[in-house]
Amino acid sequence: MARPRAFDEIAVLDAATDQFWQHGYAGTSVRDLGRSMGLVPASLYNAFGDKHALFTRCLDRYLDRNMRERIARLERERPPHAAITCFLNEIVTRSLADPRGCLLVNSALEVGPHDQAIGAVVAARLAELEGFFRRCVLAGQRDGTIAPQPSAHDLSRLLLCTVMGLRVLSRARADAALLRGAARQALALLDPPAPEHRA
Amino acid sequence: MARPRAFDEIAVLDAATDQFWQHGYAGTSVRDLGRSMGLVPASLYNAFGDKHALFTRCLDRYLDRNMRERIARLERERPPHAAITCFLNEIVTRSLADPRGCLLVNSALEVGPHDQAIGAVVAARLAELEGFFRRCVLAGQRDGTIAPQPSAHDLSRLLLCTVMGLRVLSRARADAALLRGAARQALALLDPPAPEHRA
DNA sequence: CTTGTTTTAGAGCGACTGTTATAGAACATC
DNA sequence: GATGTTCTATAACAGTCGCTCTAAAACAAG
Repeated sequence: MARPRAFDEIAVLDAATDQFWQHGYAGTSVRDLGRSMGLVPASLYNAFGDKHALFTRCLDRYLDRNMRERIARLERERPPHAAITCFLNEIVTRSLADPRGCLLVNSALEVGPHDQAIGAVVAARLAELEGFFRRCVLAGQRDGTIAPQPSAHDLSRLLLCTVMGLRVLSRARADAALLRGAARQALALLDPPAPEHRA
Repeated sequence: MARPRAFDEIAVLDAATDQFWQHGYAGTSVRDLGRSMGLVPASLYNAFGDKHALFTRCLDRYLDRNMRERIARLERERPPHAAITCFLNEIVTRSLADPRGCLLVNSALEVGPHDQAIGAVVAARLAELEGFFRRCVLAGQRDGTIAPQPSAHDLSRLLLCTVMGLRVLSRARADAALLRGAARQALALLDPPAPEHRA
C-alpha cells in the first residue's frame, strides 16, 4: 500500500556524497543537496531525516566503499609488505587524480571537532586503519619481509600519520614529486637496512 | 584630525584569530567576530574591509607568529638534527595541549580548496616549511649527524607530510602515544643505522 | 567655536539557512 | 471505485548570513 518512491535511494545517496565531498558539510546547503539528488527538500527530509543524518549515512557509505574495501582487498590479496606498499601508492594515485581528497580526512577537520557523533566515527575509522597497518607490520616482521627493528606500534602509527599527511598535502599542493617522495621515504622504513658493501 | 579608534588593532586581531582558529572560517560569523573583538559590525568593516580580508590578515599574522618564528628560532639556536627533532616535538606538545590544532592545516582543508587566494598562501607556507626541513637535512648530512643514505628531498617531504599528519590526528584522536610514536618513528629516519653488534 | 574627517552605534538590507505545514498526486488493498 | 497510506510539490516559516545605510559622537586643525 501507499505511494512508492520515485527515486533510487542508492543513486541519490551517491549524489549527496559527492556534494558533501566536493563542497564540505557547511558548504553544502539542503537546496544544493536537493538539486543534485533530484529531490525536493520535503522528500529529502521525509526519506533521510535531516541534513546531519544524511551526512552520517553518506560518510558511512563512503567509508565502507573506500577505506574498508581497500583494507579488505589488500589484506586478502597481498602479502603484508606489498599490502602496505599498495595502500600508500593507491592513496597517492587517488590523491593526484581526485581534487576532492578524502571525505574522512576532510570531515576529520571540518566537522569532527564540532560534532561528537561524527568525531567518534572518524576516530574509530582511524583506529581501524592503524590496526590494518599494525597487522601488516607484525605479519611482515614475522615472515622477514619487513625490518624487525622498528617497533610495530610506532611504525603503524607513522604509516597512519603519513596517510593523513598525504591527504592534506594533496589538497594544498597536488605535486606528484612531493607525494611520491613522502610515500617512498615512509615505505623505506619497512625494508631491512641495505647490506653495507664493506671491503 | 578625525576621531581616533577606540580599539587596539593588534588585540582585536588576536581575538579574531582565536575565533577563526576555534570555529573555522565558515563557522565564524561576522557577528561572532564583532562580539569577541568588542566591535560593532560597521567598525569591523570600516577597519578591515570584509570577513575574507580579515581572515587573510589573521592567517598571515598567525603564520608569522607561529610557524616562521619557530623555524627562525630553531634554525638559529640549534644544530640541524636537533632543529628537526625539536620542531616535531614542539608540534606534538602543542597538538596535545591545544585542541584547536593548527590554523594553517585547518585552513588548508576548509578554505584553501575553495579559495584561490588562501590556497596560494597555504601552498607557499608549506613550501617554506619543506625548505626548512631540506636545509636542515642537507646540513645534517654534511656534518654527519644525519644519515647520508636517504635522499634529502624525500626525507624533507616525509617530514612535512608527518607534520600535516600529526596535526590531523591530534584533532581526531588526541592520543599522546599515537602522536609521540609517529614522531619518534619519523625521527628515526634521521639517524644512521645502528651499528650491528656482530661478533 | 567651527569645520572636516573618521569612527562609532543601531537598525535594517536582501539573500540564504535548515526545516516544516499544507495540499495534492500515486499507489496497494478492500 | 472508495479508502488509507505514503509520497511529491509549493510555499513558507523563523532565523541567520555578510554587509551597508543613516545618524550621532569624537577628535584635530583652522
